[in-house]
Amino acid sequence: MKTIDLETFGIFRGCAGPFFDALSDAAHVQMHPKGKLLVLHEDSADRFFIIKGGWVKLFRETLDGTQSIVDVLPKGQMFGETAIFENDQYPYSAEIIEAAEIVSFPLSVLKNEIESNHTLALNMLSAMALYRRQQDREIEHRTIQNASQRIGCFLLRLARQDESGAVNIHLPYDKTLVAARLGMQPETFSRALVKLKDKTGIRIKGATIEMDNLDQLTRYSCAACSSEFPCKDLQGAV
Amino acid sequence: MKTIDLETFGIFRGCAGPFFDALSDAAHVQMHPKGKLLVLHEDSADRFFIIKGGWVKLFRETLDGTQSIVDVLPKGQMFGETAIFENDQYPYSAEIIEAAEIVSFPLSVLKNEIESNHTLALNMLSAMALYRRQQDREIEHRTIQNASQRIGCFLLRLARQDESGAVNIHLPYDKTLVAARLGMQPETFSRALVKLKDKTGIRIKGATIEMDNLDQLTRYSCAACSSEFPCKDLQGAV
DNA sequence: CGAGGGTTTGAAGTGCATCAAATAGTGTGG
DNA sequence: CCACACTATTTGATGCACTTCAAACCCTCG
Repeated sequence: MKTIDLETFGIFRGCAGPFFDALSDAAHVQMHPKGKLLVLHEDSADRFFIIKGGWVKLFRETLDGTQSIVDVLPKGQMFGETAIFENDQYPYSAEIIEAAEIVSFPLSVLKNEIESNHTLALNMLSAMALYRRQQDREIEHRTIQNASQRIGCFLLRLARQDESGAVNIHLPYDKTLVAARLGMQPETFSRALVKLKDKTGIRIKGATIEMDNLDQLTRYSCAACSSEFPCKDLQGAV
Repeated sequence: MKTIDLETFGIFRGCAGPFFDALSDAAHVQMHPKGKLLVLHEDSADRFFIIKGGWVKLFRETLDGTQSIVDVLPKGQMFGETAIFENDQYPYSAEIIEAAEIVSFPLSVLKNEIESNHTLALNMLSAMALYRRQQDREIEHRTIQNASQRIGCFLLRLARQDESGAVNIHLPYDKTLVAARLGMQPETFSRALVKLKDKTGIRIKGATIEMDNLDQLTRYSCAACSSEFPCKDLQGAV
């Protein structure tokens, strides 16, 4: 049963057929409705996941219910696999935020394989290093960027220029969730986005944002960042 | 030339003699004065470091000179080794903040070894996972803890109880640097520490802080954290 | 003793959060 | 296709936490 092309995932590059077979044989594909909690923080972990469609929110929360968003993942992303280094506990909760098709695999297969498969170990090291860069940047941004700059930086990471250099961005999920992802309140997000418009001349139409080029936005947001623009788009397994 | 017992480092556990020999043969030991910049962010990386004595500050900075502290490391810690996953560039600058004895080793030896040494790769994966937990926690704390709670959490990580359960903590470096490490201004640190004293009954005498037990501090700081106290002391390679 | 850095304190400003309410947008059933 | 219910978003008013600027204090070390 081939549910998904595992070889296209960076961390499985160069792995051999038997491993893929073992994974595929134990794969479960399932549709999950919005709001479904896939895994719980500190729960005993036995499977990891790949998102075939939809969106998933990773978060933790305190006893009083305050949430801290770890990340929001689109289709094509993998999550939960790092539990094998975390004492077999998930390091976050995962909630479906848009009806999603999720494939899951046993962590045990991964755990066994990594004991002997050096290529896989090196791939995972690269993935972890990539994630680490993301986290380092995140901490830095929350320290030295203001709300508008963080939004600008978020937009820059979404931006794909067309031939003319113009950019048309559609926010991938709710503004409320973007706000939480960036560590701010929805009200702050709304106001900071207006401020960003005033500062950089971007055009806002609901969830769509346009600009003629990235110069203004880059000048505004990247001023408060230690990385040179373009900061590599740090997409990777979480 | 055996400059340091490499086997005591978690990431080298189980590695073989020839590797240690290769490292030792190429090791440099050097004393560095306070203020010395050991490595520069995004500089081409060719060596990694172990701190035999003294303290080292890891940081990045923006064009206008604003610094973001990545970490402050005591003796026994290793740094710079992750450059092998970062395109051979250091992901931060490193400055000596207290006259330090530093041993350095060629990254090339590590890089070669990791290509074939599976144990080493697995050890590094564990180290990266540990660091990752630290970073995740750091982001969460900066999102949901206030200044006093972050200080309390910092103190808890330094705390070692004696037989009676009482705790006597000596700040390991300048309050100004602790403040920067926690992402706040020195003035804020000073005021927030007073507030923490009022809230928890800790006793402050200069750089020394005492308390009869950890209960009050835990109750105050860990309320705004998704981890259960005691959060494992996440010390590890950076 | 005196210079210099670290630390504290005070006063004022800024940015973000919070609370409250209005508005816009979306999906539902009739 | 409209009215309703519900959610997302925006706007306004206010408060609090942290920053900033300035000055005093304190400690240490030559």
